[in-house]
Amino acid sequence: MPRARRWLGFGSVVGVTVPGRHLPEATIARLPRYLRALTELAEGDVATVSSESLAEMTALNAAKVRKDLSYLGTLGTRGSGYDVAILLGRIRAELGLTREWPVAIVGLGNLGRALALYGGLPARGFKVVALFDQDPDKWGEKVGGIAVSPATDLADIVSSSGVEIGVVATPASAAQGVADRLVGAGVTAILNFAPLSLSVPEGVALRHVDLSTELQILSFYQHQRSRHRPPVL
Amino acid sequence: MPRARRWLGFGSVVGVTVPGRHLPEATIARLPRYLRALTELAEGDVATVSSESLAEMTALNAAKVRKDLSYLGTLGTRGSGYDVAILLGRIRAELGLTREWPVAIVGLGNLGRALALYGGLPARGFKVVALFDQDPDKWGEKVGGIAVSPATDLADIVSSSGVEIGVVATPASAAQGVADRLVGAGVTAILNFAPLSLSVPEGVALRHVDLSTELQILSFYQHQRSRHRPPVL
DNA sequence: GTTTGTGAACCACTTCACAGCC
DNA sequence: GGCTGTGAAGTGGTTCACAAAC
Repeated sequence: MPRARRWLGFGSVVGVTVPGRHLPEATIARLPRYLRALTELAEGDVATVSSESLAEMTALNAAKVRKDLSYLGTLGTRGSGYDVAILLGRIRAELGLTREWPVAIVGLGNLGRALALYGGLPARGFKVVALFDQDPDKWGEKVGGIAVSPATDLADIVSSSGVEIGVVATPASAAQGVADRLVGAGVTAILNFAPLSLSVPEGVALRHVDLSTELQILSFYQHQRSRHRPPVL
Repeated sequence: MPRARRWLGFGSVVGVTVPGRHLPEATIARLPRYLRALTELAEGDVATVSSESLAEMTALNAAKVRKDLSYLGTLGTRGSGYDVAILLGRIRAELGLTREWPVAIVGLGNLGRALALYGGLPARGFKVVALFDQDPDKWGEKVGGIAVSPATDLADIVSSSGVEIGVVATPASAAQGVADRLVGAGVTAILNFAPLSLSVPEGVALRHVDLSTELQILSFYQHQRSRHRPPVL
């Protein structure tokens, strides 16, 4: 089996101040949590924060916070903690949130609609610029100010509008076809809400959010609780 | 720091055929994927399946599939594979899906509504039995056949209807209060869609789904791609 | 021949614990 | 004295590779 190696990143290319490279995936997945906490602190005009209190806000532990942040460089000050504004900027930069990302949503059922109308996206630098559905009744309808287009126009619109991130909110049966079309149109990151495992070419980033899966995991712990000892998580 | 130990489960209590205990958490989180694949196979009247093809369907690898399934007991047959029906039953049982779980959803904004109307839940044994919102305009309104109740009635309704799993779909500002009330009413598993880290007493299972977080992770990889080498995931 | 089940090796991530700096 | 940054130790999870079973 080929087993493509994941990340491979490393230090800077000649003199750019990119510090400790190869962020562990687990760390990457936590950066948004730090971001949230820091945003809150910044809004409350808190100037500095210790790893201890950041840990509390994010429900992590201080050692993990320090280790994670140390991958981004030497950002703290011993004795006093981290400067909120600096850390915020550094994490934003690391996550690529200094620019706006145009996003396309495919599938305007209840979920797709909810996503299209979700105010948290624009607030965080994601701009929904295109909506698609295969149902002719929906074409032209505006959701959150954006008109719904036929799924057949996906390739044209996506490539012309520079969308690189696609959200799949179709039923399972349509999802793989949609993913293929998104990839064909140049999308290189997909967030999948359909209840199946999509397959995408290597090089396309893929994340999967599934309500039923989450509930089933909770169900496991509930069930466990009733059988043996109280679990946690 | 106390650091409560997680799971602690072990073998059977006197002669019951509970095989290899202490499922790794990572395995638990994958059981729903196997379940999905097996359900599909069963619907197509496929009688047996190899770890290899199950791996393909779930986008995992065969070794992981076998290791995971081996925790559930000796379910396969060397030379021919796994019996779909048996495996399906075993995973359902492990996940506690042989009963129906009543679920309450708190917060009927766009997302809460979408969740309440999502057909995938009843299909998988989760029954939405109560809806709550703090907006008086919504009280009495029926969503998916269930009337929306005032959030103040939460404790009464939840405890009387036997809800053990709660879904938080409120804005961030209300979420912690809602979680506290759910826990107070006896809920021991919470699925949180609000964009903040909830804190719950030890012993309450908690999972967090956050759209913005997912997009930010994708943003990281996109950004990375533009800076260095093509990543994957 | 095919495919499972599983020790052993490997790797990623977490936590500890303390030196180093403010 | 307080708090970060980080090697080292510990833990959990994945992959390998092969003997055992059909």
